[in-house]
Amino acid sequence: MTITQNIKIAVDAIVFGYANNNINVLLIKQKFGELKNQWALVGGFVKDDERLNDAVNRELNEEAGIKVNYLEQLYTYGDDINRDPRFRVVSVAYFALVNSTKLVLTADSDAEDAKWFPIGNLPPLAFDHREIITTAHNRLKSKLTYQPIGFDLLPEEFLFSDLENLYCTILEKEIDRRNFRKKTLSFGIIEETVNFSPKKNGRPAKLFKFNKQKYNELFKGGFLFEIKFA
Amino acid sequence: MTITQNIKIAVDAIVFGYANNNINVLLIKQKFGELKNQWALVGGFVKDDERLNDAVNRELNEEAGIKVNYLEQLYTYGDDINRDPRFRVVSVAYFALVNSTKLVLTADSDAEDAKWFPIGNLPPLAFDHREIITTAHNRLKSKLTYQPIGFDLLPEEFLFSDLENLYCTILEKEIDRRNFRKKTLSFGIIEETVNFSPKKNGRPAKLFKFNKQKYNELFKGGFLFEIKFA
DNA sequence: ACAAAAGTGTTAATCTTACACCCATGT
DNA sequence: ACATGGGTGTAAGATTAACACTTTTGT
Repeated sequence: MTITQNIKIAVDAIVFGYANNNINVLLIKQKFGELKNQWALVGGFVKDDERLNDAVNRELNEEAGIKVNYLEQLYTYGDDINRDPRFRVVSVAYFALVNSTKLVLTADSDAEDAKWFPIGNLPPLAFDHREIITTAHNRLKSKLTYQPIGFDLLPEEFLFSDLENLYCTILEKEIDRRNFRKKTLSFGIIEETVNFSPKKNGRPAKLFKFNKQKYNELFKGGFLFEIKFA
Repeated sequence: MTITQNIKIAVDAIVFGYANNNINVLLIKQKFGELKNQWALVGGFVKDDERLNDAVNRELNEEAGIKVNYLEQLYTYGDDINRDPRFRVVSVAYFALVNSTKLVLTADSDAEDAKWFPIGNLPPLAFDHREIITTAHNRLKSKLTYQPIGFDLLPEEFLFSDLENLYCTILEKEIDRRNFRKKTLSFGIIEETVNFSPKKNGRPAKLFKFNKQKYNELFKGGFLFEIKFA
């Protein structure tokens, strides 16, 4: 049985980072082809002997020199036959998060043309990448409420106010500080450290840490993380 | 820029049907190749000029002569390079539901080798199809609690007790009839019809109908369907 | 009259929301 | 002493959970 098929498989990564009350998306500038100088998602073709997830990690490393904290498959784009003007490409898009200590892109490899853009201020994008980012953004917003992925956008140790601001920013909602704190602490998956923030203004704030192991245990026991606010 | 790549793209469909307090999965018997006579999911290779979702619908029609009530992309399987022993295949799996009036497979097309199997009693399966079905089954269980997809497994008009049994069966939980009815009716998306069930035993029961249009309106306004029970 | 499944309300417990003042530091 | 952001408790309201008897039909 022989199959002739002329479709190429690519992977693309939507990488989100959080800084200064802003969600940022990692983009790279196309260097070749018809779409030269347009901005696009990190991505590329899958090698014959390469797993899909290895392909994404490889591209992230080659094109932006970055290692992500969280990676999951998002959606496979293959319904628009002409999404790539050159030939038919089906792209498996991955949703990724990096914590804010990695927001400075190191200039090694091809990374010079990689840049963070605030989600509210994206440049014109190649292919259907704008649409893909919208899907990823929706995933971010909804997933934040039922999985503890916010911690993958923050440094190892963080201020409670940072966590709160992250939720406010991404969900575009006002949050009551007391209720938020009560709720999130009640899960028992966030721990106080002995450290304090190096702040200029106001009362010094304790630094907190997400206990992932504890979360995993609770999760196995049926516990569901959930943050919802009117 | 030329890309050489030797990976084929296929689609597979996990179709669930509900009957007699049982979830059933649609499988077909392989006719050719090394895996001849093994059971497998409906699926096949994508044509060069065919959208992914068109490919699934075509395969569903060709191999089982069935039209589904609900279809969504599930996951793309491409991390196991040898999942198909012949050559590398990346498969986009789709999650589908049919309502119980369609559980009798018409014998047209290739459908003679298509059969429903209770999820608790599957035959040995080709490729990684067992694993794919597990993922789909999990999606069914979780989605049932936050989207009104249960109605796609029932006939147009159904008994409240059928709906309740469907939830009990799929979620593997006891449900309080009064609380369940109160909650689901409170959404205002289920309507009483004038018809009654043709039952042998007990008090005749009203037939109900899901008002999809109403749900869509509410959904746009921010309403979230949610059925959770301890 | 009895078997079988449908239909229906109330109460306690829990969770969610709304809301305002004091605290610790730097300048 | 004041400006800045951190930290905390309580009460009303809404939602969920637990629970048992009556109704309508066929036999």
